[in-house]
Amino acid sequence: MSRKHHLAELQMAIMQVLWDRGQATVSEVRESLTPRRDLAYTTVGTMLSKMENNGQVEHHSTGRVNVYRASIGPDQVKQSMVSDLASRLFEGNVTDLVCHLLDGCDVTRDELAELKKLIRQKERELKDDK
Amino acid sequence: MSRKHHLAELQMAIMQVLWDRGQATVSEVRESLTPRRDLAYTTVGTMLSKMENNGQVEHHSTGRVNVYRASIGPDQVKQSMVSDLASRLFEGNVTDLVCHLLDGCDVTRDELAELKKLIRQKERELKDDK
DNA sequence: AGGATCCTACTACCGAGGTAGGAATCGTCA
DNA sequence: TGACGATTCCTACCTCGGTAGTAGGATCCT
Repeated sequence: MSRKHHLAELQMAIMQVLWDRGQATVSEVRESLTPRRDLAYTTVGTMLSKMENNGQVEHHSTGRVNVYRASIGPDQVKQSMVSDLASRLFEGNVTDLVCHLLDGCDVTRDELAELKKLIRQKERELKDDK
Repeated sequence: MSRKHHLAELQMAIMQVLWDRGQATVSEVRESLTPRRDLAYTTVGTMLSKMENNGQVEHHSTGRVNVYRASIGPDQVKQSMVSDLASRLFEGNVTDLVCHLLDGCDVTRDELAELKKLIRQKERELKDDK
């Protein structure tokens, strides 16, 4: 399992729309994308059907209109992309990744606090599993 | 600056070799890649010169032989790829990313401890900058 | 009914990553 | 000197993301 759910730029944007709305027609997707991206109607349509080929989305026809929805969840994708990056860049070493993350982005005090909470929680989980 | 230092699969592997050895000829790169990848000599050469076009590596000729070395550092690349992913997947929210990271990979107690230390250190830095 | 609209399906094209073959070149060794 | 092996350079090809045009069917407006 755990296929290579790798999504490129535009594909990611489209999935986001689909996840947000549950389902959408081509024009709805297109609307949601503008004005960040000003794409031709056909561009979105084409991308969607390519993505259907890849198993990332699926559609059913309502009357004349194709309604698309995501066939994989956001967590699935995010998780696989993150751990993919982790293994590609840091041989799976999580700490290293976070280290670069903290240096690269501007982290706020709040986020740090959030992180600490997360770690504590994870520690508890580890103890429980044992 | 800080351009999109995005590296694909093979490119990453090649860079890794270059970073490890400082510099290398085409055949040295090729050797280091096998047996994980069994590539033709020319494949590596082609990739290298494409990468030179992208400004990722540079070469100088010693006698007949081209010696390549990376023109960007590992930290530069890693940092830009990580923060790129963060912004693409989580609108820059670091906590979210780490959250998925912890769920997706198997984290050890040691790594968690390491993480906590990292965060504490980062907190200190934030205070100092202020 | 006739035109304007909307939509899908099909086709095309570009650039980049990835892969490799062939030709030309040069150093070396028998 | 001539064959051999290592190397570079050029070209080609495939796949995929991204972008869009065209054709033709359905729908709607008046």
